[in-house]
Amino acid sequence: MSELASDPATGPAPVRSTVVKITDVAIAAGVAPMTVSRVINTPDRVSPETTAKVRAAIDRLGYVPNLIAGGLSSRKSRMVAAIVPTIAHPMFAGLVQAFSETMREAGYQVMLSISGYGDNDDDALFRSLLGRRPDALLITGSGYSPGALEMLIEARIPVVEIWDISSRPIDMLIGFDHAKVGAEVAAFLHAKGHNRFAMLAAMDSRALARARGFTEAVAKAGGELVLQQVLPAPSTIGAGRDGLRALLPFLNEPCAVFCSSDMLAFGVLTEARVQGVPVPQHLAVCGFGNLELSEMSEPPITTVSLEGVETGRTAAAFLLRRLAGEDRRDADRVQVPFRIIDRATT
Amino acid sequence: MSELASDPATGPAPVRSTVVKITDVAIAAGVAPMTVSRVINTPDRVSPETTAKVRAAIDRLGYVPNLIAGGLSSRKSRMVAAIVPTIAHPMFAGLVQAFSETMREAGYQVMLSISGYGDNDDDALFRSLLGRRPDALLITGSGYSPGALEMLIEARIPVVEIWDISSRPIDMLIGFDHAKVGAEVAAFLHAKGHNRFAMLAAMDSRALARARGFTEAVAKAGGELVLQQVLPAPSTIGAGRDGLRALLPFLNEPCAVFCSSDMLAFGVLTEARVQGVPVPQHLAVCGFGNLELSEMSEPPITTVSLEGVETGRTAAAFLLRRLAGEDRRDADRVQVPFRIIDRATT
DNA sequence: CTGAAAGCGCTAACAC
DNA sequence: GTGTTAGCGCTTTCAG
Repeated sequence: MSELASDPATGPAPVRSTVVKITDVAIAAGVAPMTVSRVINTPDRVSPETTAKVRAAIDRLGYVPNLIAGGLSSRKSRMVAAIVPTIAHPMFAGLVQAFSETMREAGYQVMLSISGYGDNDDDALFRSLLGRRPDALLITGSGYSPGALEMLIEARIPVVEIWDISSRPIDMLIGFDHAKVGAEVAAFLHAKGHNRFAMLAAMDSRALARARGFTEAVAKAGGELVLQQVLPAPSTIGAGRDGLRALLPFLNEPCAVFCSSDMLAFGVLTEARVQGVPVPQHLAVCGFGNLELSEMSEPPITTVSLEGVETGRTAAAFLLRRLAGEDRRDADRVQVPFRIIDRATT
Repeated sequence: MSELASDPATGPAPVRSTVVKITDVAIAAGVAPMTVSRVINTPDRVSPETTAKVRAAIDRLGYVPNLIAGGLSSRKSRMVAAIVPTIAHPMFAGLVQAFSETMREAGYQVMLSISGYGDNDDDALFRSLLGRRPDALLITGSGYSPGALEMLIEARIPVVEIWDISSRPIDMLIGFDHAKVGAEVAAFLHAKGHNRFAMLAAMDSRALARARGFTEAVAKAGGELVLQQVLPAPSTIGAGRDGLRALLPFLNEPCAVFCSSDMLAFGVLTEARVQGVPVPQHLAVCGFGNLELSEMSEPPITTVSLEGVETGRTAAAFLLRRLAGEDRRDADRVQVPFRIIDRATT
């Protein structure tokens, strides 16, 4: 701490135990606080000489503007809130990372909330988030309480929903139809000549939507569903290994299994190798998520690719556009492309 | 935009273009704003009847307290900042998740910043974070600019550093000595009878510290280092597969390789299987991180276990203790236990 | 281009 | 138990 703005000649120096603020800088530079504010926020409206003086004072005192106070005054917090179920899944990790980065480049700080898959207290979560007056919000999928949604609407800020496109949108929407993914995977496997199917899904509403899409499409195509198993979320490799063992009794004839995540699929394949089940001859496997694991393990795993990074970037771009004052448009509801990547396990 | 709060039946509703605030609630409940504040923050200092009236008004109006304004007044933002290099690595994902959860339970919201491994502008990052006046800070490892550290100290808030214990601590510290990890792995492999070693490390200061500890210990024990390779961060399975191919020419005799991450180790093993290298007879492999992958893949991989979740929880506990007013103590510098998990690849 | 006055929405501190 | 007053540190708005 350096002493400043306390000329002993003028009296007993009030001990400044507190942090440097805009008035300190103003006094040190011999200008009004408002001028300091302008130097920071709208530098082109200040003369070069004044700017230089103020900048020098800022550096000398180590002034870090209090954005909380500024935000209260300007009603712009320059913070955005993001709610995701997990960051343990690489798809969400990539999404959050891309979203944060894009937002930060535009001067926004992200408040992250990890909601988990279980049902917890939405109201409390939203209250704690919205109480910080974020300028915008990113939320994952649907399934929030009416009270929570009410708060969202009352907050009157741009909202982008990601991941699940089947819900009635609050505002903007980026995602895909999970049931449709399941149906397309069924069609894909059917086209490869499969007629006996199994489904391994995590206990999570989106995973179950994919499972439903898959099983319905199988039924419609006249295929046989020999096993459907629901596993606890989040998915693990271990659960996949267990899944394969459960499937073993049905493998007297060839079968194709759709796993609701690549982790599950990798577990299935690992256990299949241990048990000596030939892949893809006796067992075809399709995962979901396109983790590096599915590409680089041996054999490489057929899977559904998702583009978490792209989704995060797009979500950020949508919010930024709206924060910049642009009106909402239909284009703000987009379907993220997904595609089936055909590799060695089918 | 939907119109709301303007029911034509009840008459000319005062157009509430603004969000509900504490004075609105106070008027609706017939009390002073301060009383509303007390109902929210210190309910035991308000009579039950008043509390009921106020609660009713809060619910009726859908009041969400502005924590930004409250924070400015009380000088407590109830936010904490966290800086990690990535969340793509499960260790950090677990850490962030555990940290966030523990903090949220105590009423703190986490502002997350993902710094990346490259050198970016620390000063700007810290300024943007500290400008939001977090009550505490979690940062990963060392290597920040002097200016950034100066800001940190000036901010006078509790700081916990994680992950790398070798740096001179700013305040609290939770982590381990990466060089020591490397040395212990070398000793472990040596004890298993190995004499020829290789090191595959990501281009990241901590990974390189482990590599240095490993190679120095190998040299000291009179072992031979046949190959040391530095790969781009973050580590991938693909890089591990490449690494094994680079190692192939040296595998005329048995060799033990230490990989700076489990992803690398898994890649090495996958490619070893493809190339027909017997593990662990001709090639012993040790990873780092104890991902589920290393436990559940076949063969299960020997690795160093890290406890990201535990670290995150401990970091949160340390900060909360300090925020509760407890003094700093030596116990606030702890070494996170790591241990080598001996599995099928060594 | 610069400054002065008046809040932003809440709570600390002190009455009553 | 409850109300009043005076800010928190900044920016908006309006004058010069």
